Amino acid sequence: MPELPDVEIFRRYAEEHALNQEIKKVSIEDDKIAATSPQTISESLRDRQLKKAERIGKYLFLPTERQSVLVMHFGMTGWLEYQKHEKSQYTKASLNFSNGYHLCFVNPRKLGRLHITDNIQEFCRYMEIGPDALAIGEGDFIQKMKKKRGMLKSALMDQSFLSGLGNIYSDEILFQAGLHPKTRISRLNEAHIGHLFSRMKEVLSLAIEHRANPDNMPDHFIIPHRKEGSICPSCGGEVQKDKLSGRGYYFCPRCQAGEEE
DNA sequence: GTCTTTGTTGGCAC
DNA sequence: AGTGCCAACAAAGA
Repeated sequence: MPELPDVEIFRRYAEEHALNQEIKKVSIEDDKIAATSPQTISESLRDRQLKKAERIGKYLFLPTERQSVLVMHFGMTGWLEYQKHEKSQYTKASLNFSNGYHLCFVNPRKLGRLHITDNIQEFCRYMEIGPDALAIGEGDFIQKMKKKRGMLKSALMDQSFLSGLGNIYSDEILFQAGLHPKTRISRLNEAHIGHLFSRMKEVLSLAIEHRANPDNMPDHFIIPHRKEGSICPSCGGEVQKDKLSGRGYYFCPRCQAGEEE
């Protein structure tokens, strides 16, 4: 679930519920998700407040009024829950506020991570997190693309190149742009890249407007049709499945013509 | 029991 | 150096 649009929804949720309240207790239920030691996480957050909720790519940053910033990454499956009593089954960490509510980091597959950093810029540099897909400007995007080689889908999903897109939304963007996922970037001209840029922005904005809910995406999206043999919402042809680096992806061979391999 | 899955990382090959 | 592929991590659902 958590690609850029999902994390943006989590960011807004945290902003709405979890700011400006004293954190009385920090529980780490499973040390596996603590990229920074559980003790450091607790000590950095106890008796502090979260002051902001920011997002870069798939990372959520929650700065306190001091130096410390709580960093969340959700992995393949995860979300936030703000609630008073019962914690859901897969809560791996929670912040207990003075009003009795908890902000729960729910992460069934334990592939998410919590970090503490004192500098977001440095954290991004160290973790090699590229420019955010929603924040990058067209000029930068075109410049970077011109220097990149290999296959288009791989580039869009390369977090050090551009951050925020995963398997699902890269499929959607390529479908909307009418480009085959295995298109060689070197075969694209500046007009192609500019068009890809606007489709990327459009897909991300629309996804966020629809609260990143996959069951509630626009009719012209391919996301609801990510099934083999499903019907392409644009041409009525058949959606196909293929693999790239061991990962399944979906596309419409008619709308996304281009070199195979 | 088998296969697949929305993410990341490290190792290997070219 | 940059790129591609695979396995591993973990757990759930088809």
